[in-house]
Amino acid sequence: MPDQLSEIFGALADPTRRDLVARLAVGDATVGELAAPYEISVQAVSKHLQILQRAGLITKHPVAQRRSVHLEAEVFDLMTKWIERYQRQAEERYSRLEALLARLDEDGNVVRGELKETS
Amino acid sequence: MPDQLSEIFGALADPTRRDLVARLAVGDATVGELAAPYEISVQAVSKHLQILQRAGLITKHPVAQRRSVHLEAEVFDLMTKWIERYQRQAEERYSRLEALLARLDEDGNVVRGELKETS
DNA sequence: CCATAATTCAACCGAATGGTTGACGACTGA
DNA sequence: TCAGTCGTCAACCATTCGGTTGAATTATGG
Repeated sequence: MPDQLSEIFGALADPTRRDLVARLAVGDATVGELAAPYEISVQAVSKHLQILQRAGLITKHPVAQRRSVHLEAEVFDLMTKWIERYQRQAEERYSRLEALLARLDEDGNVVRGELKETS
Repeated sequence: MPDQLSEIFGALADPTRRDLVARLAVGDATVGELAAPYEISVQAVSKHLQILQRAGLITKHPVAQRRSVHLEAEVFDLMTKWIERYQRQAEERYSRLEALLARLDEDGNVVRGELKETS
């Protein structure tokens, strides 16, 4: 559970939380301001913000008795890096398959099994 | 709940599921092969795969009595698009702030309030 | 200095999650 | 054909999650 990527993906798995991130992308806001548009209680929004904070997606800075909430865009990099890795790998594998099929088409030989268990 | 992005982020919020995706990026595999490395039951892995499937991250293709599991890399695009949008917005806002501070530094005038409530 | 506003803490609730074990269905292949 | 393998379905359990309401905390500003 104390794994950064899980926290980040988990945080963004909720529509309300993604919405809050969208709102914060246009600019900082207080908890109250963030809660206003929703029908749910301000406490519920506060909980959502805590989850976003635990994931490192936001920070809170006290301004008088209010807390100014700020989006930390750098954390997105962790996600995109993870995603890109497997996206790239899968694409590479796909083009290897393409090449294989091309070769198969050339000489009409069965090469099946070549992609199996690359370990 | 029946929202594609939530399903995708939710699916990847679990370390085991991210691990399965990593494994599938190197090549297709059967459910049994995928389950083997884990201490949890094959039923549990089967459940994980159902969740990945519901999110559109994988597809299963029957081969004899086995099911070959295949990673669908295209779905990653939905995520990256969502992420990039707010990453970009936040960065733009940041550079606007930079510019503001620069101007403030120039003529020593207080311009505060300019970034507030862009709506 | 104290009433009020902004936020969080705490206890609780129903639903969803990740896991278990056991039984079932489908399809091979000897 | 039919014994055996592969995978899923079903029921159950403990924990987490998203929400509630109510009380506590913190800091202002009149």
